[in-house]
Parts: sequence; C-alpha cells; structure tokens
Amino acid sequence: MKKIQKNTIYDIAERVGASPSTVSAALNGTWKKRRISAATAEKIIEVAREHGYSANLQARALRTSRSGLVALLMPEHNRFFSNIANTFSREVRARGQCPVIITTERNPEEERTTVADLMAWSIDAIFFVGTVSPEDLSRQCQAAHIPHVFVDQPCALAPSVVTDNRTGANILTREIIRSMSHLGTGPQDTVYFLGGDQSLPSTANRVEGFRAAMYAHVGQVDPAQILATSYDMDAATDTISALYQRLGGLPGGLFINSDSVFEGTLRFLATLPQDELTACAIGCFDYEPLGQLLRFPVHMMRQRHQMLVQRAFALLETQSPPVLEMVQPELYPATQL
Amino acid sequence: MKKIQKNTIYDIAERVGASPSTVSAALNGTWKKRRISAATAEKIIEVAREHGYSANLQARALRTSRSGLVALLMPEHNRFFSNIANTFSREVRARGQCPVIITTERNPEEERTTVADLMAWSIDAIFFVGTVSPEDLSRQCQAAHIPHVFVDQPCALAPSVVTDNRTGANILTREIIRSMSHLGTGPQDTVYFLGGDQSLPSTANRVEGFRAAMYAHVGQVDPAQILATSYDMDAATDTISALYQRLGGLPGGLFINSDSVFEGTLRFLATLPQDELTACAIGCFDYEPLGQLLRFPVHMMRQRHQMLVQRAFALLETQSPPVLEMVQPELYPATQL
DNA sequence: CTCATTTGCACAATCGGTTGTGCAATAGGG
DNA sequence: CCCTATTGCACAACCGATTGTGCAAATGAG
Repeated sequence: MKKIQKNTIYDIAERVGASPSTVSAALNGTWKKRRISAATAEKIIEVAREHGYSANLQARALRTSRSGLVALLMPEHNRFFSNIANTFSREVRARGQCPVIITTERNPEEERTTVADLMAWSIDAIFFVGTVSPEDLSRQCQAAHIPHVFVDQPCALAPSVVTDNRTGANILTREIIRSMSHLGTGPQDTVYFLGGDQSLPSTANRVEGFRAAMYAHVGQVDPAQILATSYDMDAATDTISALYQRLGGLPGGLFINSDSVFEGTLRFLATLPQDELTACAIGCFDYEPLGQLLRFPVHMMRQRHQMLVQRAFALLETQSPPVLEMVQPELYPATQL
Repeated sequence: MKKIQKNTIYDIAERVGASPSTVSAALNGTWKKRRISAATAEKIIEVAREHGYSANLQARALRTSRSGLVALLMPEHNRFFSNIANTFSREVRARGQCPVIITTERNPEEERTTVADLMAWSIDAIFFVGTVSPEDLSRQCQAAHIPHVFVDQPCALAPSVVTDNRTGANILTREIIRSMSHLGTGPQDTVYFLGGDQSLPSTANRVEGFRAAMYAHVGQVDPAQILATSYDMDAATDTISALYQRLGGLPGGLFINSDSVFEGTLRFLATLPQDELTACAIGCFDYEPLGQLLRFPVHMMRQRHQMLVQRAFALLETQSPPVLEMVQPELYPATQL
C-alpha cells in the first residue's frame, strides 16, 4: 500500500493485470478500434466502477488539448443574463460538456485576461454575451483557433445572434404612442427615450427604431428626447428626476431601455402620486415579471433568450462564417388594471 | 519553425538559452529560492511577455494537483442566487483564483455527478448554496479532501453559513400582524404561510418563527395556516388561488416564503381588484426591488447575500470545524402608498 | 595557491492520461 | 505441417509544467 487512495489507470491496470493503455482504451470506448477483447474490456470497466474510478481531466486535457469546457462570458448576473445562463447551462450539459460561466463587469481589460485564462484551460468554445469589445476578443480567439460566437452584442468578425432591437423598439414605441392616445394626452406630449449607451449597437438600434416610430407619428424628433446616457441604475434615477424637474412633470410617454434602467427609474416614479403615473405611457425594452403588477401599466419587450442561445449553438456547430442573425423579441402589452 | 505558435516554457527556454526549469522558476517567482540570478530571471520574464506566454494550466494542475478553480454549486440562476454568484465571483477573483459557477437544478443526482466532475478537475474548494443533500456532498468532498462550505442550506458535517430564518420570520410575521391592525381587519382574520418545503431547514425554521409570532399574538396557530408545499412558481399560483376560493376572499395576511413563490402568488393577486389587495397585509421572505412599487404594500426580508458569502470564505479559510453561523436578514418595511 | 563555500543553473523524474507502433500468440488456408 | 493474417495486447513517447538533486564555476578565507 504505497499509494494511498490513488485511483489512476495505472492502479486499475495493476488490479486487472493489464497495461495502462489497455485500461485507457477500455474506459473510453476505443477498445474495439484497438482490438481489445470484449472480455478484457468488460473486466476493466467492472473493476473501474467498483473502485469509483474517474479520469483525471487535467491529464486528459493536457494530452488531447481539449478540455470539455464551454465558457459563457457575460457582464454580470442580472435578470436577462441569468436567463441566458440557465439556457446555456442546459444546452452545454445536453452536449456532455461542462458549462463555465464568468462575469467580467463590462470591463474590457477583465474580458481580455479572462479569455486568456480560458485559453490556458484549453477551453473548447466561448460564448460572448453583451461584451464590450467584441472585435478584440474575436481576434484573440481566432489567434488561438477557439470557436466562439457572440450573443446580444454583435461582432463583425464572428457569427453573432442578437435581438432585432430596431424592429422591437419600433413596435414598442408604437405601443407607447397608442397608449398615449388612449390616455387622451395631447399631441404635443411626447415620448422620452431613457438609458443605455448609444455607442453600443443595441442601444443605437433601439434609438433608431424609436426615432422611426416617432417620426412616422409626429413627423419630427427632438434630439433632446433621447436620454441614452448609461445602463447604470443610479444614473437612471437621476436622469428621470432631472427630466421631471425640467418638464414640471412626467412626459406623455417613456421608453425605458433595459431592466436596470427600469429599476432605477421606478425608484423615482415610486415617489410620485398615482394620477401622475397613470397619465404617463410606459414601455420597457426588457421583461420583468413583476412589471405587469405595478401601480401603473407597463408595456414590455421580452427578448427570447432561449432562442438566442439555441441559435448561437447552431451557428457555432456549423462553423458559420461571420453572419449576423436576428431574433424577434415579443411584445407583452400592459394589462389594463 | 517546426512548432507553429507553441508557446511553452521550452520555447522560451530555447529563445533565452536557458533550461525549462529555470524558465519555470523565473516565471512563477520562485527564482530566488532556486538561486537564479536576477539578470537571468528578468530576461526570461521579458521574453515571456514579449511572446505573450501564458502557462498551460492543465499541465500545472496535473503536476501540483491544485487547479486555482473555486466552484459554486447552486440550484439555478434566480434573483437570490445571482446575487450570491456576483459576490462569490468578486471574492474569488480578489484571491487570484478563478470562479466557476454551476447549477444543478435541485437534483441530488446532478449534484453528485457535478461534484465528481469538479473533483476530476482538482478543484480547490467548493461552495454549496441551497443544495438538496448536503451531508452526502460533504462526505464526498471529505473523501477527496476538498475544502468546502455550505451557504443558505446548512450541513451537519461541514461549516455552514445561513440566514437566521427563525428570527427573520418572526420579525416579518410581527410586521405583518402590525399592518393588519393598521388596516383594521378583525382579530379573527389570520395570516397564512405560503410556499417552501418544510423538509428543508430554511423553510422549517421560518415556519417556526412564524408560529412563534402568531402564537404570541393570538395564542394559537391552526396547522391549516401553513401551506408550505413547494418553491415552485406555478404551484404557488394554484395554492393562493385555492385558498382564495376556500376562504371566499383573501386572508388578513400572507407570509410569502421566497421570491419564486412571490412571483407565482402575484400572478393570481394581479387578477384581483385593488381594494381586496390593500385589505391584505403581505410579507415576503426575500427581497425584490420592484416589490416596493406594486399596487399594494409588501414587507420584505432581505437576506444579506454579501455577508453570507464573506462569512463563508472566512470559515473556509480558517479551516473551521462544522459550525453553523447565522446572519441576520434585514427588514424592508412596506412604503405606504 | 588551496580548499571550502556559495552561486547559478541544468537534468531528469513526475503528474495521469492518449495514441502510434511493434511483437507475440493464435487462427486459418493450402 | 508451413506460411500468412489476424487477434490481443504491451511499450513508450508524448502533452507542459513543477521540483528534488547534482554539478560546474565563481567566490572567499587562510
């Protein structure tokens, strides 16, 4: 008893009276190719199970330079990304691989080093969700020949799957406008676009869709209506508060650009009396289950996270060229209270 | 140019004109111990950076049997667990390790095999959050000498950090009762406990705290008041709906046992007229930011996820014996609308 | 100038799998 | 009975880092 509690193919080999290579072949199913007799293979498998053998994955990965790990990089764990993460985990597992989820807090440097780390782990593939510098990351992966795909935030150099933000925003805006007419607010009352980052394609596209819908309705859009400053929650609270001060009340409609901005905005809205709130038509580009149960109606656009992830897998597995695939979001109109 | 794009210590060694062992020592800072001259070490480090060297982590882990990975096992990505995951990631990173987050969907078999997988990756430590079969998992880890700690769901065999559910539930219940008296509902009106799983300690303790508060207030508790059937969202919708039918209306108060149950319950509540809702005092054992912005007041108990995780790290790092540490949750009383 | 230290590094074993190759023993054909 | 094919497996070379050990050269003491 020299080795305490070691459980390697060498130990199995010794117990069975076979060579390590034979054990290896038996255990990973290549024994037919290697002309190992069925009797030997079965005995090895039996003994391995008996002793609770499980392969040292570093050793395997070191030799094969394939780890069986598939990574998902995302900014943080919030409602939207968590949904993505859940679907991702299931899909990866269904393929017999191991899902690894890492957050990089929208920090390009963090993204870079994390990818470097993952490469050092011989990761098999990487999903980038909502990353800040897609092109850099794609180049980094290409240099190491790592299959990768972008979700939510597109990349010009790699296959990408994103929500059709332009169309979605257009539909949501039209829904807001319709609510305003129901509410009977005057035509001079207009809609403000709140939150996000216009340097990012997703926000830029939503702004475009918003503009188009507004333009179709009233024939012009004032740049001052677009308050796309950041995704930060606290910033959103400040923005809506300032807007309220400036206008001397809420505008006719609000286009809210993500769940974090939604939360931030709500913090301020919660301080207002009921009648002011119901006089404002609100739409949110993201889905919050509780959003339909607030003191005032909210239209929501739900991104199809499951579809996004599944399409991403499809692109990855077909080794697609750098295409951009669009997934339509779903409108959840406000329930009338 | 025989090796294309390889970047190992052997390649660096060749370029510098040193041996691989010297390169290794220089790169991981042990060169003083190994009496490598500063000049050599610096040159090696320089060349390594120049060529963007990064160590093959499988090889390192294979040799040292330490991976630098720290895992977090949790049931799913929801609001509560996502918060935990965020703090966990930060703390792990701050220690120079790599956080790995895996969901096991409350499935004991999945938990078992996942831990086995992690062991095969020579994981350095495991955090178990809300796992279903803590003792089995702890035994599994102990057999492989893997440091581990339990959060949210305690384990008799390992250090654990949990919210003080009993005290928290007691306080929340008292707050609900106080609201009821404000609302002026009669003393015969009582509070119902909704959702959860009484076979789990967390729910059991909350039920205990609930009972104690009720008992102190009205002197008796009817077992029929405890509707702790499951954490499932859809089940919660059914439960509250059935209760409504049975009573012919809402009870005086509701103790809601988690955010998922909250969401399920709200689905039904949303269908009710405003006055029925405001006549019911509602408390939720979990924090939902939007919960304070609903059409009716909700008291919430917020678990201190950051504290939970930090204490867990502390226990892990001091190699604590199997103690059970309690963290007090915070009451977020309903804002009056 | 000699001998004992110390300095500076190279060698080689090792971690635990995977995989190309080679060599007996058996089977099969004539 | 001999010769070729096939079967069944063992050997050994990796993968890339870590680490105990050993040995030459440089240094220093006397």
